[in-house]
Amino acid sequence: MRVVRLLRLRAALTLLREVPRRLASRGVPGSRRTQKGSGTRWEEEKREDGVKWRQLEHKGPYFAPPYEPLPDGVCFFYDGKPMRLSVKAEEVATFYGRMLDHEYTTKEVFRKNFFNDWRKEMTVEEREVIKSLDKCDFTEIHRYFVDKAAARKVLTREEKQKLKEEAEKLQQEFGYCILDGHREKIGNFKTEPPGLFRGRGDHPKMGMLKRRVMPEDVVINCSRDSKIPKPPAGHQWKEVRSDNTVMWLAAWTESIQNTIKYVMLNPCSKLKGEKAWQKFETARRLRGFVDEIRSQYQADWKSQEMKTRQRAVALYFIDKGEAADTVGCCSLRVEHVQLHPEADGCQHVVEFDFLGKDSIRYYNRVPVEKPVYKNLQLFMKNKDPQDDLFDRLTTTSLNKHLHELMDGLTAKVFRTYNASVTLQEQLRALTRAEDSIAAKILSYNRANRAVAILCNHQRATSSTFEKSMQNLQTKIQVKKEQVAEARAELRKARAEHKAQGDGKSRSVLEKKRRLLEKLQEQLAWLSVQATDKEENKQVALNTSKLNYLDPRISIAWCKRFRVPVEKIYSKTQRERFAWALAMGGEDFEF
DNA sequence: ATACGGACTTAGTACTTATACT
DNA sequence: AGTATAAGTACTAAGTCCGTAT
Repeated sequence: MRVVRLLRLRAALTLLREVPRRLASRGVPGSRRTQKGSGTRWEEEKREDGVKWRQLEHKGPYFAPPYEPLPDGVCFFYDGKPMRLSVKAEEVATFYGRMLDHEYTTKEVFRKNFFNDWRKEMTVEEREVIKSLDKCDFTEIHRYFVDKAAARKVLTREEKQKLKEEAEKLQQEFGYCILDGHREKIGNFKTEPPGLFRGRGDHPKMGMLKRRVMPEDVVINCSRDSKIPKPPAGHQWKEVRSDNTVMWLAAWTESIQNTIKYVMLNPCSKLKGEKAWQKFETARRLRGFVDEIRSQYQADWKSQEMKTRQRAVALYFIDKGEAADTVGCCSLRVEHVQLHPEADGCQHVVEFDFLGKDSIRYYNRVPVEKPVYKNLQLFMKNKDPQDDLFDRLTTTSLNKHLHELMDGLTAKVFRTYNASVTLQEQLRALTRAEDSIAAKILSYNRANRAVAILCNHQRATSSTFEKSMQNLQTKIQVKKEQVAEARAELRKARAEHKAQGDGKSRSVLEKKRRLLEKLQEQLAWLSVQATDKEENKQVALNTSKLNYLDPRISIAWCKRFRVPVEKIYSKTQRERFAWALAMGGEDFEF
């Protein structure tokens, strides 16, 4: 169902993309001089290559609060009998107990991993008794946490205010650092609390215990001459170092996959902003190379060398957005594609069906050029379903090739480029200057949506969707009736004025006219909302908005069409894109 | 050549806060 | 004032890509 819908939207998008592209003029790629200067924050002197800061000072991460044992009245039962657990075992039991109503706890892998790790936390005696998860009864524990959550909801205004102030105090103390003399916001200043690992898709490690992070696990990164953060009383840092070629302030190794987690700056920080800007400048630079690159890989479809052919087809997929990246593309297996000589009235159709990032399904049927089709037939010949489609291709060799085509070019750049170009084209095609603000916003969201569909950014239909749609429809109905009523009254007032011809009846007439206008406007806005909502059901806009769309495109559009930028970007989004807002640029072209 | 680890970006969902409604 | 819903933010898993070790 969802797939079919997305397919339809994709088809529509493909049509829209055929709109002839107006040749855009723009400044020197990558040049800062092309932007309007504004204030000092984005225009400080450059650091030498690879150096991220000269001064870095912070308080270290804020640690998750220690475990609070359950009150006496809350008990765990084994095989129907109450059982008092040791603190360590109890803590892990609460991780499971609070998830009891979650689907995870029905999954065999999750249960097995949890039980296995839980037993490691038990005392010898406990391990002797607790041998089967099926005999464990966590319901009291579960109820305890449900009640606790409910209690939080009904706090008085004052109590809530107090909690808010405490959070704010914490944010002020731990949530900022000093970087090269500027106070910058940190992204994640709290260590991740212990709990049960929730992998996405059918992750083999789901349910495993994610250990509590201790100061002894944490490496601190700060400048030598800064105030070195103090570890919590009675504890030590694993290490304190001063590496100004990296952006992280603290790091630790997590216990599930043995990978490093970092404390980094918030996206609104100058450093992150500069990186994002740089990213978009690289993508803009691709504009000047993309025609050449395309004709080159098309020529390579007929190369003598198998490796070159595979690379050329892979690159075509990356460019077309059928694969997000080199890794995804290079690891495409025979079982992920199906070839149809003819489908949906098109020739040479490739059907993709595979799980991408976060186990999100990518399904698409696309007509491809004949040589691509022929090549795929060749690549699939005499292979098992599990074999690599591009067996002669590695991520390293493909990326190396990309670097030769353009400095700084990677597969990711194509995504950014295609997303931003699509937004710009769509905005051009959809926006009408004479439209109301509401209609313009709908156009913007549609353009954004086109990109999100292109990038396969999906979301689960919210459980309350049907209900809230119903509510909206009811509102529209009510508004329609109000409009009808206002129209009738206007008619009456007009007749009255015609008969009387006096000032009083004229002012009544004016008032009725204004009322009708206002109601019609409200109705228009409501129906725009309804359309937007329906189209947005299973498409997530934020990922592309935050990561792939050059904000300068949106800002220029807002200025050109007199749409307040707050209608497009929320407060934090405006902070994240402060660098772009500072540049102004009504006539920015990507 | 390949594997692996480190650093940084991207991703969907869970949770919180603001706003609309009664 | 209290509640329902929408909007916005926080969280953390899962990617990419690079450099280095094997």
